[in-house]
Amino acid sequence: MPIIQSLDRALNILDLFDEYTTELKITEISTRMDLHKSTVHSLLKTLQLHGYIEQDAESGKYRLGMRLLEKGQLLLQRLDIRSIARKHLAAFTDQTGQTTHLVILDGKEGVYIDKVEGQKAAIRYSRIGRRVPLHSSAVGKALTAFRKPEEIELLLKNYSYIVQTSLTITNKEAFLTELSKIQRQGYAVDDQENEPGVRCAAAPIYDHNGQVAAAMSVSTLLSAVDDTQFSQLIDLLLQETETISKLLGYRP
Amino acid sequence: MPIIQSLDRALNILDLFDEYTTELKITEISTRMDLHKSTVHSLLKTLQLHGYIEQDAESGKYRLGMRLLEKGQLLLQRLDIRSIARKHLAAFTDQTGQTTHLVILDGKEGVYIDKVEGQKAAIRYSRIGRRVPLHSSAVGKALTAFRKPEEIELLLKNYSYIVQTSLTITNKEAFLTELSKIQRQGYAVDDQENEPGVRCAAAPIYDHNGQVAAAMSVSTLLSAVDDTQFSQLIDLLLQETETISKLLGYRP
DNA sequence: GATTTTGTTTGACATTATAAAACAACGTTC
DNA sequence: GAACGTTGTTTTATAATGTCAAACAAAATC
Repeated sequence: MPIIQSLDRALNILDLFDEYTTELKITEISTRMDLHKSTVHSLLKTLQLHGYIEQDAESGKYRLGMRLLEKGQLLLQRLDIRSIARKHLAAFTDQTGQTTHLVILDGKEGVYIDKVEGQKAAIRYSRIGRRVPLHSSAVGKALTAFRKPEEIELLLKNYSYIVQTSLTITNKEAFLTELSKIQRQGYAVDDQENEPGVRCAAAPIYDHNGQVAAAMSVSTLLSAVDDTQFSQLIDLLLQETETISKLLGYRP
Repeated sequence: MPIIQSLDRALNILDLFDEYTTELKITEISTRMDLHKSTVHSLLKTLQLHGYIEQDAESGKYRLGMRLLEKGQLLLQRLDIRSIARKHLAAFTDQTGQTTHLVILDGKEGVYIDKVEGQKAAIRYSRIGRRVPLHSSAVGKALTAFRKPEEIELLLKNYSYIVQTSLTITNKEAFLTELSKIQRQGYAVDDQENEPGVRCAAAPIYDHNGQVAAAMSVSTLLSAVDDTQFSQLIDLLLQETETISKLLGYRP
C-alpha cells in the first residue's frame, strides 16, 4: 500500500495552518515543507480548485478554504446524536422488550429527543419533546452527575425540587449525595421517583470533547422486571452508551 | 500550473460523501470514480493516514474522518469573534469580578454581541443586541478611534451627539481631540458619560486584516473601583485584547 | 531606478502513481 | 463442505505524472 506522496504533502500543507497561523506565504510553506516553490504552487492550486485553500486577493497569502467548513459541518450532522443512537435504542428495545429513551439537557431540564417503545410496558410520562426534571428522573440525574462541579453548581442554583411522587428527592443535600453515588456507579437509577410503579436506569453519552451530550435510559415496570433482570438491563445499557460515545468520537 | 492528478482525485473522492452518503465501499468508490481499486486504495490509505478518511472497523466501509471536523472548527472559530472572545471575557470577569462586554460596529452605533456579568456590579445599560452611541461610550470610542482617518470622517458625517449625562461629549471638536488621545493611549475611557456612576474602559480587537473587528470593555461602578484599581483593569484589558487579536490572526 | 524578494510558468527528467493481475479473506449458494 | 462470487489488500512493471531547476514576471524594498 503505497502512500501517495503528492497527496501526503498536500495534507501536510493543510496542517501548517492552525489556531495561530491563519495565513501563509508560498515561500514560507516551501521552506517549512522543504519543497520547491513550484511544487508547492501546484499543490496549492489544486487544493484551491476544490476550495480547501483560498488565496487572499491583495496579499496573495494562502489560507484554509471554506470547503473544510462545509465538510466539517457534514460530519457534525452525521454525528447528530439522535440519528447515531437511534439504531442502538431500537436494538436494545428489540432485545429486551423494554422502552428506551434518549434525552438531552436544555436549560435546567431534560428533553426527550427519542423514544423506542417496548411491547411489554407502556410508559406514560415520556414523549419526544417533552421535558423532564433533573432531580426526579434517571436521565435527569445522569445528565447532571457527569459534569464539572461548577456546572452542576450552576444547574442547582435556584433549582426547584418539584415533588412527583412520595419518593422524589426534594432538597439539594439529598440530590448531591445521590449525584456522587451516581458518579461512582457510572449510571443513575430512578425508583418510582418520577412515576409510581416505574423504575428507570440511565447512563451518560459523551461526545468527542468528553462532554456529556445526552443520556440514554431504560424504563421498566416494577411489576414486570425484578431486581436481577433490572441489573442485567443496566449492564446492557452501559455497553450501549459506551459504543454510542465511541461513535461520537469519544476517547476516554 | 499543472493540476496534481492524484490530489485532485483524492479530493474528488471526499466529495463523493454527502448528506446522504455517509459510508462507501472501496469498490463503489472505484466504479464511481472510474479508477482501479488499487489506485483508490492507495489514495484512501493516504487520506486515512491524515484522518480525512476513516474506516469502519467491522464493515470495512470508508467514511469522512474527524480531521475535517477539526479543520472546519478551526475555520469557524476564526470567523466568529464572539466565540473566540467569550472565554476571555469570562476569564477576565472571573479574575476581576467586573462586568465585561464585546461590541461590534454597526452603522454609526455599537452593538453588544456578548456580555459576562460580574457579581460585584450590576450594569444596567448593556444587554446583548442593544445598541450604544459611539461618542458616549468607551466601546464606541474604541471602535471609532482605531480606524483610518477617512473612515472616521465618514462615521462622523451628520453624526448626532445625543446627550446621555452631564459629562457626555456633545460636539465634533471635543470628540476628535478625545479620539486622538485614545489613539495615543491605545484604549478608551468613558467616565460617567453614558450612565451616571459608571466608568468603563475599552480596547480594540483587530482581525487578521488589521481592521478593528470589535471592542472589549470592562464596566465599573465608581463607588466600588478606585483609580488605581481602574488602571490595573485597563492593563489587564489590553493584555486580553492583544491575545484575542492574535487568535483572530492579527499580526502587527 | 536598481535590487531584492516575491509568485508564477516552463520544460526535461526520474521519480512516483497507476493499473493489471495475483492474493487473501469472507459470504453465499448449491 | 466445496465451489463460486464477493470483497479488500498486496505486488510489480510500466509509463504517466509530479518534481525540480531555471527562467520569468511582478511586487516590494531600498
